[in-house]
Order: sequence, then structure tokens, then C-alpha cells
Amino acid sequence: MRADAQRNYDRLLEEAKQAFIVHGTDVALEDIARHAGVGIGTLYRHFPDRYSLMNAVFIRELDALNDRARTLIAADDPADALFVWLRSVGAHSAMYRGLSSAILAQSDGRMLQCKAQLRESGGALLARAQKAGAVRDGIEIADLLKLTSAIVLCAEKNPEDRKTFDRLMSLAVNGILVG
Amino acid sequence: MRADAQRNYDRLLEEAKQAFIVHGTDVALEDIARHAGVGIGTLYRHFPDRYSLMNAVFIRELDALNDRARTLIAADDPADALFVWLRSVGAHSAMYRGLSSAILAQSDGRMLQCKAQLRESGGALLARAQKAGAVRDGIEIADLLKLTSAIVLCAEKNPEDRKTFDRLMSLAVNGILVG
DNA sequence: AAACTATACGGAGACTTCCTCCGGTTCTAC
DNA sequence: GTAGAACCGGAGGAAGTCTCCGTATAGTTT
Repeated sequence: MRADAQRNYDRLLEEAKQAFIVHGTDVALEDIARHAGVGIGTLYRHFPDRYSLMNAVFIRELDALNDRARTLIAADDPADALFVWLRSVGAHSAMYRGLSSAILAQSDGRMLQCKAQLRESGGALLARAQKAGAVRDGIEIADLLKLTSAIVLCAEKNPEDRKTFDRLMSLAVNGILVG
Repeated sequence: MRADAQRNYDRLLEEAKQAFIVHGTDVALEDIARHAGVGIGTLYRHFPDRYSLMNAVFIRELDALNDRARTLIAADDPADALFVWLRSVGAHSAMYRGLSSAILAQSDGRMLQCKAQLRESGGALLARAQKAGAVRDGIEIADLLKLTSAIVLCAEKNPEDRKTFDRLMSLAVNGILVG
């Protein structure tokens, strides 16, 4: 990669991240390009579509979540560790309006890298919690991540109620039926 | 309302419903107008924006769900009645790709009528199930509807896996934790 | 039934955003 | 230096949303 290309690539990534946080992932790509000081053509050459850019931005952010999972794998309470981690995932997704929606749309594999990493980290926590008999068998990490994303989505569509995420997560964890 | 206006209003509603089912609620409004045999201006006069049209379409569909709720309120198992109804709500939302997303976005009140009716019908079922001691206290119908919509959203983004809705609903009902 | 007026119609067009294409520029290796 | 591969950038086509206003018509009045 030529030095100028690399420079533009990095600036685009940084500007995209900021723009996603401030305006959500629906922000106009032209704005990102302008702020990065490049033309829209350059943006599209590096990132053929919006999701490719999103994937590139978020894949970097996952390190924190993966680290968190590695720490939590040694926590005392395996089930609690899983839930703490899921809440972290939710909190991260919530930083970027629109991200959870994109993660959910897995029919096309544009953000596959991101999702694969999450499944790996979360899968270990889930397996441990199940082995300890604290979490039902038959539950799969993919479904837990979907549910988490869906709940983030709810929460981000109800910005006036800050507690939405916590309430719905607790609903999912404890169930609706009386235990 | 003038006779021609009423005629166009009805045709638009019918065409919109069909278009929403076939192409999802993101369908181009121009297409709806063309199929209804009217100009785009006429569509926008009757329905100032897309959500106003969606609300008008779906408010009619709610009769079936309200009827279902009235029947279920007399069912033997109060908790089961609630879940059966929630599944019906989900099945209905799933007919129209994009509807659940719109229902979730409650920050603006454009589809308020629809949501108010659902809360009323579901609230009665929930109250009965809670009174019977089968469903946890503290749970609110608004949250259950949000969770249901969120799960529909997941399911509609995973069209290759037809069981997604059922799996996630069962997760929410039974919870993640063991007993 | 003719004239009148409030109401409704419809599509041109301004605006926005996405994405492509290609002439011109710049970096790098020799 | 210089050749040419790699890269840049913005004009512009396509699609969609929504507005505006001249034209057409339904319903009323005489």
C-alpha cells in the first residue's frame, strides 16, 4: 500500500468512527470523506460500501470486549460473568446508533468478522456458565448476541428512557415466568 | 370529504398494504401512488409522511389482534394466553418487513394509535397472568411489546432461519438462568 | 342546467444521498 | 530524472423524498 493511500485509509477510519458516534451510522458518507480531507471516490475505493467501513471501524473496537471476556472467564460466578460481558457488548453497541441494527442483519456477510469475534469470546463464557449448571443447556451464543443487539436497538429507539436496556436485559435473563 | 378524495384515500390504503407486504415498508411511495392510480402529490396530501401511511394501514389490522385478546382473556392458562397473544402480535408484525422497527421507534408519536391499542389489549392479558401468580410482578406490557418487536426484528433479519422467532421468544419467556 | 367555488388532483422539480467512472495527479522504483 | 503504476477527487447518473401551484372537478346555489 502506498504511503498516501495508507494515510487516507487511516484518516477515513478515524473520521468515520467520530461521525458514527456523533451522528449514528446513517451519517452521509460524503461528510466523512470531507472531514477526512479526501474525495468521496477515495472513500469508496477503500471501502466499497457503508458496511465495509463499519466493519473496519468496529473490528478495532472489539479488542476491549475480547480482553474483557478473557478477564471474566476467571470470575467467581460464571453466569454473572456472562451477563456482565453481554452488558458490555450492549454498552459498546449503544455507543454507535445503528450498529446493532447492522450486526443483526446477518443475511449478508459484510460484518462477519465482527460477529465471529464476538461469538468466540462470548461462546467461552456461555460454555463455562452452562458447564457450571447456571445457564440452561440448548442456549446458543448466537441467540444471546442477537437478543442483546435487539435490546440495544430497543433502547436506542427510546432515548428518553435510559433504563430500557437494563430492564429488558433483566427480563431476558430472568425470564417472564415466575421461576 | 369529497367523494373522489375518499376513493383515492381508500385505494392508497389498499395499495400501500399490498406493497408493504410484498416489498416491506421501505417501498418507494411513488410506486404506491402509481399503483393506486393517483399522483404522488395526492398521496402526500392524505398522508403527510410514510409513518402516517403506515399507521393508517396497520390500525385497521389491529382488530384481529384485539379480538384475539378478548378471546384469550377467558383461556384456562393465563400465562399461556399471554404468550399465545404475544406470538400473534409477532406473527402479525412479521407480515410487514419494517413494521416492527417503526413500532419500536416511539420517540416520535407517529404510530401512537397502533401502539396504544396493543398496550390496552395486552395489558389485560398480562394483568390476569400476574394476578394468577404465573408472571413476575414488575413486568410491564410496554416492555413485553418492545421485546416482542425486537425479536421480530431479529427474525426478519435472519430470513434463512425460520425458527429464530420461536427460539428467542422462548428464551425471553423462560429466561436464560436455570430455574 | 349552468355557473360558481371550495376542494382535490398531479406531476414538475428542488433537494438529498448513494455510488460509479475516468481524466488528471502523485508516489515510488529504477 | 523519469516512466508508469497506483491513487485521487469530483462530476454526474440514479433513486427517493417532499413541496408547490396551475389545472380539474365535485358539490352547491340560483
